[in-house]
Amino acid sequence: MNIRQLIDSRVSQALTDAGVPNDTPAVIKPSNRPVFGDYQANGIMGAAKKIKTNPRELAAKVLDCLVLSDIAEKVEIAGPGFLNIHLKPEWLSQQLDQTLDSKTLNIEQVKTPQTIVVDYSGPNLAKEMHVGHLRSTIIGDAIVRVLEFRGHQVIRQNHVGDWGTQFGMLIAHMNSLQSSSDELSMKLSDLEAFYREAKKRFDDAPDFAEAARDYVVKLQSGDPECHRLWQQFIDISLQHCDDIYARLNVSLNREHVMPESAYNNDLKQVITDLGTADLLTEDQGAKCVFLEDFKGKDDKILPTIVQKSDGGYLYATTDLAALRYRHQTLHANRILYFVDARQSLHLNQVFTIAKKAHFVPEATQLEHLAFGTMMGKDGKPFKTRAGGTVKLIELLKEAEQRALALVNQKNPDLSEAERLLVAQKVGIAAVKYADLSKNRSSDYIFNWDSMLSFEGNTAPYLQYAYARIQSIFRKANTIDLQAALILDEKTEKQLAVKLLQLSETLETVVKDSTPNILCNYLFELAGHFMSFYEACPILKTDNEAMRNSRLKLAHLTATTLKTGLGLLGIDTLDRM
RNA sequence: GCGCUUGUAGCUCAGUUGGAUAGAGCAACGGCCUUCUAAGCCGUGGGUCGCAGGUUCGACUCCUGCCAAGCGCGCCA
Repeated sequence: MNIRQLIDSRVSQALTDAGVPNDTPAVIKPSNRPVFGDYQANGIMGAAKKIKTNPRELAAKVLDCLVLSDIAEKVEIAGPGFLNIHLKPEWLSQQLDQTLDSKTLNIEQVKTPQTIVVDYSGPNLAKEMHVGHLRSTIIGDAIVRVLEFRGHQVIRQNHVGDWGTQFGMLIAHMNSLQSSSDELSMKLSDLEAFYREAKKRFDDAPDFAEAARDYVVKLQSGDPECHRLWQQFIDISLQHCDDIYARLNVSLNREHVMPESAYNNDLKQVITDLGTADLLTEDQGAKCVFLEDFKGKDDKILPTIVQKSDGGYLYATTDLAALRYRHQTLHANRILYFVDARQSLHLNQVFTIAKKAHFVPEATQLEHLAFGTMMGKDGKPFKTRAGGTVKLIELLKEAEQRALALVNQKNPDLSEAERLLVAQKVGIAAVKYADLSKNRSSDYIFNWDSMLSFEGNTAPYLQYAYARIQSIFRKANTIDLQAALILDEKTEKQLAVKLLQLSETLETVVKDSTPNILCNYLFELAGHFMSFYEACPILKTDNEAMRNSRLKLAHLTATTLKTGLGLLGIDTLDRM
């Protein structure tokens, strides 16, 4: 059940019956102030303009045609022609009872499920994951969970970078350490250091650089020994990723890995097919696609190079092969890319070429969900003190440590084991939520103090709200979920309405791939609960019916919080 | 030069197809723990929504121009 949709269909019908053209939107929104009721219809003014009539008069006409008495206790005309809708407490109770009985919280599955390919995380396996991979990984994962919850078929694709010139250097370095394999495996436990060593040798020693280039050629020509070393490196690197995903509570695993190298055999064919589609131009020895849609300096058309003059392929070629695979083999209706905003031009070029070459049909939705860079407190890209990239694993460890210090201070009575668990859950949640709760498109400032201050719109605040409810249940012993809901107090009714708005929230999240909308909802829900909690005694009331009703509201809040946080990939705790 | 993104309170950010008095949190100030977890609640102060025009009953939102910041623009990914 989706309140906004329900009211929308009723008001739209009334608009039609009042003589307004069919396609006029009713514009239903939650009211921005309590005096304006629970929902408001804003579409009448626009409709009045369209048919050149007085908006107040049209509002009266629409109100006459409007059938809403089953869900609303009062609908009134206000201001220049708003309809303010006050929902019936009995109807709210009835809907909440249905929520309680439903596995999906009274939220219907989508009528036409899509096959949605989601491309996210995509680390470069030559190095360890660093903070630059965080946003794609957690935003993508949250959206994946929401899409699945709504009933779509989601195919995760972790397009990891496992190919390219840098692997020649790494293999050469591995090979020179072969003599003592203990040393090799030890060194590979810190991939970042391993990469630096290899890079240093590549830059400093011409012999080594020569060998590295030979290895690239060998690797590409399928040399078995070289391939074995490469595979060994890739396995270790993927293991590092798996560890991070597990620690981050991200749903990616090996099954979702579809590396760049998987497309190697198709690259030649991609070029051939681009030629057949008459899109290919040779320029200075390189094979390019020139598209009118993309112009650069002096209005000159920008090329997308798909094959270098030395015959090598580029990431545009691989991305085209991947798009084709996602259409032909995975049968995607919609493909989402959670990729850094800086790749916007590249992806737009690839999308356009793929459609022109008929690698994917026109109807397939291709979306680049761009996000900004993670900045430090100073507004510059987030780095270590020494100016290096911050390893993701180090960041997560620090989050847990900082959270532990806080738990020790806030709740020293918990056992050590429990404090460690709380620190782990809260620390990770804080990092994830700080990112998820912000608008995707802008750069975002990473600040330990604000995310772990545990005040305001943060994960710990939401987890705390949940833990508080669990504490009530421990003291209550039994809850009667059959009890009638009584929504007399203002805070009770507001909480009830909020509880029922998860559905319309998820509708928006799915449409725009914006997890911050869900964060915002959960923050408001928790806020409404806190107000209710302060205003309405639950266990302290003598009135048995009221106690049961309030316990039930608390139960519904807990369930909704847990579900919502779960969709963000954030765990709840019974105690903190 | 061209393109993309961003510009809202001292700071970090919301603001959903144009709607009523632009909202939170932090920071500041003032209240609330013998009472269900004070990681909380209630309240006060704080705004030229980058600037200037335009569209209209109505603009933070749409259009145009300008200013500022970040990023991208041929053989890395």
